[in-house]
Formats: sequence, structure tokens, C-alpha cells
Amino acid sequence: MKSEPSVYGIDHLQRDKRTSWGGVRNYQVRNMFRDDFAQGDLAFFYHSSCDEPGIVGTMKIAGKAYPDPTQFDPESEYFDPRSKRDSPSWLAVDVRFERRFRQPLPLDVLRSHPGLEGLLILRRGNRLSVTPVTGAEAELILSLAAEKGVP
DNA sequence: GCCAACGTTGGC
DNA sequence: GCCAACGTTGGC
Repeated sequence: MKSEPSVYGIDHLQRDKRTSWGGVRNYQVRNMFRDDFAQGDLAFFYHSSCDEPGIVGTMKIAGKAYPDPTQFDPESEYFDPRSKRDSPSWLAVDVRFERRFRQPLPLDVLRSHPGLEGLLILRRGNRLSVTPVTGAEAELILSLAAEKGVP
């Protein structure tokens, strides 16, 4: 799951412990939230549009997806006037901070590591702020982080 | 339903 | 700041 650290990074999540991952206005991601996300799932926190893009830590999905409240809030930048209360267009999920990698895994490391070439987030022109990771890829990423000194 | 124009994203 | 790539929009 990616976010710009200048807007909301892993520092914020570490402070908040738990947050609502909302404001996503993409139907593919909405469907992933709805169909694929379950309580207890592991997620990686990816920093984008910053000095060092890459995976910076892990989170746990804290529960089922629910209607994203920001779509109904006229004050929110994510307000969607077309969305109806009785059939919300957009979903959010709650995530809980798990841990921060002592050393972030930068984009170029991810790109060049055998076994991770299938990661959707590495695809050129990828439009999704949330992308799936296979079990094997997750194990690899965790072991790479461990090599870098994370307990 | 097609598709060109447009806006956004994100790495560089 | 550039630009490739993509999703969305709206006219037809």
C-alpha cells in the first residue's frame, strides 16, 4: 500500500498506531478492499514520490472494508458528490502499525532482486495505490528486510 | 460503445 | 520540470 510520506508516511502510522486508509478513488482498489482484504492480513507500507521510494515497514489489516467516510464529507478533499449514502462508491480499510524496517528497502533493490520482478508496484505506469503481493514475494521481502538488520 | 482529450501519477 | 503511462470523461 503506497502513500506519500509528506502526506501520510510510516512515521504518522507509528504515531497513530492505527488509521483509516481512505481517499482511494480507484475501482480496482475498491474491489480489492471489498473482495480480498481480511482482518489480520499483512501489508507493506511503501513510500512514493519522495527522496527514497521503497518499502519502509509492515502493517496489519485491522478489519473488514467499510464505506469511506471522506466521500460524504464536503470539507474533505476526497469528497465525492456523486456517491450516495445508501450505495457508497468508495471503501476504506483500517490498518494497524506493525513495524518499521530499520533500513528501508529501496525501489532499485526491489527491482533488481530475483523473485520480485512480478511485483505490480514495480510496473511502469502502474496506477494502483494498492497492489497485491504473493506469499512468496512477501517472504522474500521480509527476509530482505531481515538481512538488513531488522529483528 | 467508441475513442480522443484530459488529468493524474510517480520515477527520474 | 519532464514525460510515459494509465484511468476517466464526455461527445458522438
